Amino acid sequence: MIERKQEVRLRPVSFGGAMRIRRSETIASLIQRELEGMIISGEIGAGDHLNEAALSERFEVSRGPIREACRGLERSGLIRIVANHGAFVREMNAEEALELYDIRAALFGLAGKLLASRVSPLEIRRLSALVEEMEGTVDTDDINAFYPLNVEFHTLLVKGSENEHLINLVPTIDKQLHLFRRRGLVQPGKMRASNEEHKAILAAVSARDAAQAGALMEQHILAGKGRLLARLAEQQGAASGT
Amino acid sequence: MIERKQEVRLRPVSFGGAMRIRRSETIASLIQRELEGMIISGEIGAGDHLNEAALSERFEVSRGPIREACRGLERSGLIRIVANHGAFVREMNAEEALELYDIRAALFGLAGKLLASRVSPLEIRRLSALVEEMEGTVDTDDINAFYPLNVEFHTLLVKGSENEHLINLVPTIDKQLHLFRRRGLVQPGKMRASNEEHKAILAAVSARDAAQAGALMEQHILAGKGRLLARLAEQQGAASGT
DNA sequence: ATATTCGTAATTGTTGACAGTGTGCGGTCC
DNA sequence: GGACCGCACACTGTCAACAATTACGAATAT
Repeated sequence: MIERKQEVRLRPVSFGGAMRIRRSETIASLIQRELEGMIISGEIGAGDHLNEAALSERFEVSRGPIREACRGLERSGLIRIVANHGAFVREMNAEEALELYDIRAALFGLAGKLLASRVSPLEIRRLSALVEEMEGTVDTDDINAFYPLNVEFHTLLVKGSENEHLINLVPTIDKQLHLFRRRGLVQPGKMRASNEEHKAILAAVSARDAAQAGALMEQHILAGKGRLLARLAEQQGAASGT
Repeated sequence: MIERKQEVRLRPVSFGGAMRIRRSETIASLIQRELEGMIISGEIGAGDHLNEAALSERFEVSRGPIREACRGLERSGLIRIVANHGAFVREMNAEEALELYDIRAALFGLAGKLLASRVSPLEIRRLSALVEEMEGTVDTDDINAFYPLNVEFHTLLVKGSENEHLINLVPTIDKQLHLFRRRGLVQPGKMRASNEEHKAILAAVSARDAAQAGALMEQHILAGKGRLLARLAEQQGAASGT
């Protein structure tokens, strides 16, 4: 009997082994994060069916934690669960993505208002530094450097709102948008225009002009929606033209 | 052994029995809705611990479905789950409620813009009818009649946006706000003012003035936030004065 | 040949038992 | 008397087996 216990200790490490170390996190939550990464990265494609038994075997855990992880993933909007049919990676069409852009714009507008009304000198300095860094990447047309800075800038803007619910909600929307397009829609040619908008936002925030900051941030996101629309029209035109 | 199987068949009906009839819905989802009702109605109070074993016994199901229902409830923001400690009905303080009001206002602003840009004559008629009905309840100062009409009016405004994500998101926020205050914050004396705002919104929507409709709907919610703030200040004043 | 039905396989839903974690109480040592 | 240690209890986390549902394909009838 004791030997059997040792067998358990020696069983293939994977997730079961990780749990021996830190019990503060549950296996289900670890798997949830793992699956989330696989979905965001595209390793599991849109519409794919998540087979509980297969995942259970892959992660070397029973189906219980898998099921709980899926329920959590449904919360993020990354999968949808149909009774007696299981979990499917959500398919995001253009229409849905445009809807999410509208919501994202409204939330960023709110973030802008809140941020401008309570921004600290430190935050202004950090935002300024990011805008300057981005300006450098614009000059060298280095979109791979621009992208993470852009994400950090936006994250900082939302965090600065100090509205915890907003800070939680925005990434949820963002993850869902990632389902539609892998990478951001910042095209090489649009980097300069984008950073000009950043400068305007920074100016309004620094001036503590809540209304202006909110309006600019909303427009900034809607500009992204516009670029998506343009791309879609372009693709459709190219498709029907061929 | 066979007898034991029969025992299972003959066990008290409850949820297990309901499932025999309609298998389209899972036990977990039924329990989730049941628990949601208990939380919203206040039968389970804020901060209360949801004991899995106790619930399992009460609903006469095993702990599996209970756990899944809880994971779903966490999604609605009605409970929070702490590893190795279980599920607790979320405690909503004033600060959090005010945060949610801001988000609700931003989302209603978006709803207003979208609604005004695509409203149909039928929708205008239905909204008008509601405003008129509410006017009647204002005259008789009948808040119990006013309340459901007010809810329906707001629901219709959001549905009219035709943004599915928005239509799903707003009730989630609303449920969380219910955790803070059982009933809406419409006070008897404020019914008339509230319906005046409804009239202005209706006018802007009818005129298909998106910007105006958005601004008015945002203000309408923020007015509710203002009333909450006033009440809180009042209570605090009364408390410190005593 | 096509549509329908039945049976089997695959998959999800549910269960009860077991393992691990956190808490509180009683005993012991200083 | 007070602080610390350990043990027992209650609870959540995980597992493997069983039940129910759905999907697929072959066989049959039209």
